Amino acid sequence: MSNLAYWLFKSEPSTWSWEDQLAKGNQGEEWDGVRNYQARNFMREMQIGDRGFFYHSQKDKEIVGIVEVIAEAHQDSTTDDERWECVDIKAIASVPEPVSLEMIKTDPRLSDMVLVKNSRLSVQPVTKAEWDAVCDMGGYKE
DNA sequence: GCCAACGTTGGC
DNA sequence: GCCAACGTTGGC
Repeated sequence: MSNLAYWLFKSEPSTWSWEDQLAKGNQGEEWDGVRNYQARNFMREMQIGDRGFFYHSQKDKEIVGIVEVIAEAHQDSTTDDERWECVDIKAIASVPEPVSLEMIKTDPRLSDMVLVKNSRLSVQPVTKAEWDAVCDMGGYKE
């Protein structure tokens, strides 16, 4: 039994938005469509109960929600290619005050966030310190 | 809409 | 196994 880890899931809202995720409720949804080895490898590391941020890329560029991993990595149902796996996640809560990329870039505590350093990676790890800082900025309490 | 950064593909 | 060409992502 290891400690829960923290992650960030990035999505372009016109493809899959936080509202879409919320609508799925506790049933959740698989995080399919990832075709990047680094992102896939992070999903393989995930365990049930891990927490994640849900980030809207492109137009909004802000962290809008909190999710939980509810199924470990399995075959991505949108392809027969066995290289691609994904986890399932469900929405836990909306972030009361969404945390924008601009705010993240401005905060010295978050200067090493992958979101800042590697903006193209769609699934990425978040440290406990970063998690706490963003939750604090967003007015989210467990 | 542009383009920098990055990942992937395929020819050699 | 290298690397040029190409495609995609996402911030601006």
